[in-house]
Amino acid sequence: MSKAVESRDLGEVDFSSVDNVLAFVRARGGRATSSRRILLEVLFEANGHMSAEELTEAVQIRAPDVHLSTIYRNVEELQRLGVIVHSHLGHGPATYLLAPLAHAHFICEECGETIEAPDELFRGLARTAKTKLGFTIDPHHFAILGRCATCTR
Amino acid sequence: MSKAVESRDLGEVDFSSVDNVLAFVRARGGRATSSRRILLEVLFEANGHMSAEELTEAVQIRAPDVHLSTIYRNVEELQRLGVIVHSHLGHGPATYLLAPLAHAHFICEECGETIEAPDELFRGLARTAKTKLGFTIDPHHFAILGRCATCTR
DNA sequence: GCCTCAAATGCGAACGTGTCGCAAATGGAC
DNA sequence: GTCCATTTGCGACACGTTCGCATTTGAGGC
Repeated sequence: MSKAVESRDLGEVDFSSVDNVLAFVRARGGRATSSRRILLEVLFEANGHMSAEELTEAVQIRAPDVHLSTIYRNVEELQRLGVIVHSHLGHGPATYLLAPLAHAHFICEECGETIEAPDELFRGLARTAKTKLGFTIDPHHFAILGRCATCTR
Repeated sequence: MSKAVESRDLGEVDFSSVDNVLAFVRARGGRATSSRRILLEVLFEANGHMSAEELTEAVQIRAPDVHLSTIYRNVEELQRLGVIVHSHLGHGPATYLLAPLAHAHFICEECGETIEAPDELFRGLARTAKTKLGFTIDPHHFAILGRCATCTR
């Protein structure tokens, strides 16, 4: 069921299948528990960001006893290992995503529309922040607010 | 006590004194209550962002009965009127600031250092987001995460 | 100065998101 | 199969913020 994730290179993690990710987790001293496997399956199948609550609901379809706190602990651990990342889109809950799929966001303050932004838009800012402030930006973590084309008019 | 705020033009609000801001609030149907006056005084005197809790503590020095929820309702109203803005610096509480003083932030994920960024750093991104996506960015609302000069090494 | 009434306030309770402590269960190395 | 550290379920808690409601207060008209 899990579709493979396009293999951008991200350190040592092989994202070609859930099994490979779990092998990586095991290699780092973690365990391939069933809740972790299902969580990863859900993330591989999802075509976007999911909040902890959404993840829990999706996981509970296959394993009803998996608790919200287990989801939180698993996303924390998987983030520590670099398998997934979270980002903040507007004011709601954090949303989680497989690390190789991370990207930046523009969100319209008026209508709430979320635009996924290609990284090259940030090249210039990345360069100036680096040269002027010595700062290396990670544009993925927090969305950038503003007004979309429709709401600007 | 309140020092004047440099008068960048922001619509019709005159930021030259607390009284003038209160006059604007009254002109828009709001009331110049004492808690509102003190809140504005605190913000005029502050030399940076303040969380709702910090605002409450500062206001309570002059008016001990002002409740946290009153602060929240006042910052909400003052934001609606364009007098103040809030921004999210990292994961903690929102911080409030007089609107003409708004600026962008870079925050180091490792050491937490906050760098206030001049708007011209965002000119390029603003232009490309506009032409490529029709999106008008407001770079002030959410901080941009990354790694500061010291932590990059 | 006083009336009036909507706007604003104090207070506590509730909310949404996320974290923690603890005893029980379980993965996996041997 | 044994064993032990890791993980889990569960409820309780923490934090930042919002809400309901009865009371107070600002300010426009008299």
